[in-house]
Amino acid sequence: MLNVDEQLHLIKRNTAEVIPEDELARKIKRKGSLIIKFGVDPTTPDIHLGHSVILLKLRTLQDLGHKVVLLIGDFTARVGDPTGRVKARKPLTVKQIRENAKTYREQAFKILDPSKTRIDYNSRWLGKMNFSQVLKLTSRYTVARMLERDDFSLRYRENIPIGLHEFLYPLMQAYDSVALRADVEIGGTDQKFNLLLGRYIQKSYRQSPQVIITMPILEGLDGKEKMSKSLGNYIGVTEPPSEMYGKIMSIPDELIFRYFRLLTLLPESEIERLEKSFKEGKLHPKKAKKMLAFELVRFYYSEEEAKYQDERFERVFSKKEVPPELVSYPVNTDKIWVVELLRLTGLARSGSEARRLIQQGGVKWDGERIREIDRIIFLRGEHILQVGKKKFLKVVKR
RNA sequence: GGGGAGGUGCCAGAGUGGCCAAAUGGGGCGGGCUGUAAACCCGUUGGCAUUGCCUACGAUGGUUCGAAUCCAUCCCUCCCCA
Repeated sequence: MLNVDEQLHLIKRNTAEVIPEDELARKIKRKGSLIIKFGVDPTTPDIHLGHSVILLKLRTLQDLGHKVVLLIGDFTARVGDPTGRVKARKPLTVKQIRENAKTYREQAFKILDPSKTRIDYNSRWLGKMNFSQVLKLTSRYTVARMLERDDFSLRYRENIPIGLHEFLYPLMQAYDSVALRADVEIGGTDQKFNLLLGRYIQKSYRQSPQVIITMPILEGLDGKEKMSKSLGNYIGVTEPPSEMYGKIMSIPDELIFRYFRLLTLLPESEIERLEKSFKEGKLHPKKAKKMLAFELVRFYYSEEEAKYQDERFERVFSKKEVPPELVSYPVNTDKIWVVELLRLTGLARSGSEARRLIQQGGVKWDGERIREIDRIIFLRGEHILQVGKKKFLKVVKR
C-alpha cells in the first residue's frame, strides 16, 4: 500500500475541495482503511459520465484500500433532494425506487469494484425513526441557516414554493452519516451544503465528523450547462459504443482535457504531455478528441471495440459513408409516401415534422436528397433512409 | 382570518375583445461553413391536411357575431398584515 502522502496526492487530484485536508491525513494514519460514504439518489437511475466523475474517485479510493458504502437513498427519495431545484420534486413510489436502485447498482459496477463496495439503504434507519427522534434531529438546525442555501434562498426570493418537508432532506441525509459512522463523504460541489451538514450533525451526535470531498460538476456536451439527462447533453455509461464515441467527438474543444482528467484514469503525466502538444498546435483537436473517445470506449467496453469505433467514425463522418451496421426497419408494402415512412419509422415525430424536414433538405433516401413532400417511395430489398447528419435507418422490404 | 398580485407554447416573457397558432429571446431541429468542435449565417419550431380545418393561453361555465383578453365559480402559487 502507498504511504499517506502518496495516497493524499492521488485522492486530492481533480477534487474541488477536501475539507479539512489535515483531518483526512490524520484519519488515514489512525485508521488505515476508511469508511467512504456516497449517497445515491435513486430518482435518476441512469448513470452518465457526469456521475462517473465521483465514481472514478471512489474507484481510486477503493484501490487504495478504503471501503465504499454506496448508500441508496431509498427513504430520502420520498422527499427528493431540493439541491439546485427550482421546483419541488414529485415523490416516487416504493416500487420505482427499488427498480431504480437496482439499475443504479448494475451501472455503478461498471466503474466500482464490487468486492470493495457495500450497499446500504437509508430506509433501514430512517424508516424506523419515531416522531421524537425526528424532533431531536430537527432541533439541531435553524430555519435561518437552512435558508442560507442558494437554492432555497433563491426560491424564497423568487416566490417559488418551498415545501416544508424539503427542509428535512438535508437533515435526513446528514443523519445517514451518523448511522454509517462515515469517515469521509464524497459528492459533487453542488452537495457541499448537504455534506457539511453531515459533519455538523455527526458532531452533535458526538461522532468524529466526516471529511468531505467534493468533485467538480462536469459540463455537458454543450460545454455550458452541467451534464444532465433532462438537458439531453449527456453520455450514459450504458450507451452503445458508437453513441459514446460520436458524442465525445461533438464536445467543444475547451472540454477535451477537462474530460481527460475527470473521466479517465490515465495518469496525470500522460494527460499533461498531450495537453502540452495540443497547446503548441502539434496535436490537432480532432485527434485529441479521438484519443479521448477511444479511451472512454476502451474503458466502458474494450480495446477492440474502441478500435472498431475509431475506424467507423472515419468512414461514416469523414468519408461520409453509410454506417456499416444499421438498425433495420421492416416495411410491408412496396410503395409508401415519404411523410408516412418518416412518421412510421419514428424518424419524425409527426407528419408536420416530416414535412418540415423534407422542405429543409434534411431527408435522404439511398443517398439522394428528397425535396418533394408528395414523393412516393418504391421499395425493393434494402434501402438507406437518413435524417439529418446522424440518423440512419435501414429500411427493408419484406 | 383580512388585504393584494399572479397562473400564456419546451423555458423565459409580450399580448388586456377581432389583424393571435399567439411578438421577442433562449433552447431544439434542419441547412451552410468545418474537425459530427466552437463561433457565425440561413431556415424552422402545436396537430391534421394539396385552399383549409382541428386543438391550444390553470379548470369549468357564461357574456358576445367574435375571448388568451370581459364576467362567475373553482383549483394552484406568491406577497403584506394578523
